[in-house]
Amino acid sequence: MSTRIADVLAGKAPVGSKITIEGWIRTRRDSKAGLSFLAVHDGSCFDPLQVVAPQELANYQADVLRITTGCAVRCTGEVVASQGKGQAVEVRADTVEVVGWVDDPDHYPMQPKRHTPEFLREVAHLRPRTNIIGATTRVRHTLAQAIHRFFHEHGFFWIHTPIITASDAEGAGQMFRVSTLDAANPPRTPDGKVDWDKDFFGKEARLTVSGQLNVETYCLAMSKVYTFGPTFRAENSNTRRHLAEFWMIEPEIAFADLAADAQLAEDFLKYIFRALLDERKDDMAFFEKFVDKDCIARLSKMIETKFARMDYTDAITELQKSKEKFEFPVSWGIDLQSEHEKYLTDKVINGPVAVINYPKDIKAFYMRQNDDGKTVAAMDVLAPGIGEIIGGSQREERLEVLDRRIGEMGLHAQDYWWYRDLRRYGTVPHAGFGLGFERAIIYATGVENIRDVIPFPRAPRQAEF
RNA sequence: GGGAUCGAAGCUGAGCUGGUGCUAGCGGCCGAUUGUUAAUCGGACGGUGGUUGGUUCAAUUCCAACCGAUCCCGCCA
Repeated sequence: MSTRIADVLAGKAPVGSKITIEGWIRTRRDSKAGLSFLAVHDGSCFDPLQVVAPQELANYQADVLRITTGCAVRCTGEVVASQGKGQAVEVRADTVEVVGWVDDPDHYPMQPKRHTPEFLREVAHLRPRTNIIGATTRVRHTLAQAIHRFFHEHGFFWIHTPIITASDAEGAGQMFRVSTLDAANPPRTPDGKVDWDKDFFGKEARLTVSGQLNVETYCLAMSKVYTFGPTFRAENSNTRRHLAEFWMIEPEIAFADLAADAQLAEDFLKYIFRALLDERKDDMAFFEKFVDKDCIARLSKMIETKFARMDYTDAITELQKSKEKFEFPVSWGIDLQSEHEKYLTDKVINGPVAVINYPKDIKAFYMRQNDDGKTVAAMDVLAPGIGEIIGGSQREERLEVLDRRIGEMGLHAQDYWWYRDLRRYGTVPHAGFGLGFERAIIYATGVENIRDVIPFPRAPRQAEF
């Protein structure tokens, strides 16, 4: 039974105790005093553990002096107070067993030096052995756990909405097709079209772009629900903020309006980022030192600051009276561009802000129409330095209003029959929002490219590994 | 989808406007040295310059196509 390095460094293995640790070599340094220093990493925390291997070991010449970066080792020994600087404790090895050698050290890609993120993406199978990807991985896990914990503690149920959907009605972007038909020679109907009736589901099927419509059904039974799972967009987006496959969090609350939704978003973000600062001090210190010196300050400020609320109409007024030169001209009815969002968060509010009540024509059909007839109860939570981090709305719960919007947008009511049923049987005001998980990680860590915060990024022309 | 840029040893990157054998740092290797900290010092090794074609007496350097990558904008999370 081996001991986690995180536990050793946290003092859970007292000085004098005998332990076994297992991990991978980061560096080896030899001393002519007759010993070698092995920096061993097992992923359990940011720091490696120093193992001191004396030349008296039976396999010192044969094995220890041949150890290179990346070798897998199992070491047993006594936890001792370190004689050197840089660590409180280390392990004085009784045995060092090389479990797996690196058979070509000259070409092993992971060197004890800084690598560019672009290069690391080309070795995605080995990059978790680096400081930055390891830290990102632990942050990702911690945030995921905090998200589930927040919802669980607040009485939400986690709903596993489907990945495959046959309702071509989600309308949030280009979708990937799911089919078992022979793409080169599909079955045809008499008029020459592809006969989807012969496909696996008997109709066209695609990968989901959002679990919202499905989760709403459970909301109107379980009251407080959320989804947390993979989401797919077949958009040809070539930016550092987009993925074709990403993870999304979508809570939905019943008997709730937009104000309750905005409050939920604020409480939620503060909870998960506070948990991150509490639980991953080592990794966040690394990000602050080497990736984004402002990341901890940014999170700390967000946690402490009351989010502003601002009406879309007021936001437009603020933008119009500013002296800033915007690439995209500002007028009531436009969607806010990145430059506009940045101005609002950085110059007008100097903090996070929930912009609410957008023009209905730039928002989705299911958002609840306001009494003014022009706007809907939609919100975007904007954060300094990143822009929109959360988008949400109160949903239209009135069947006749919903049907009118479906018609106005050229959609077909019959495609939404089960969604409309929710408005026929015990309808209730409800609201929810969506958070891109990877966007949240970027915001928290300052990592620039979204492809570096997901283990195996999927993007246009990128599906290696 | 629109636009821009880049592609040299395992990695990072000098080499301005084309001229014999293409630099260097780091890594790996060898040696020295030290309770060392991505150590330090010395040495040797390591490159058909993304691919294909073109211009030229001559191309890493100019041009074209292709392949790969990055960034910005749009779409959005």
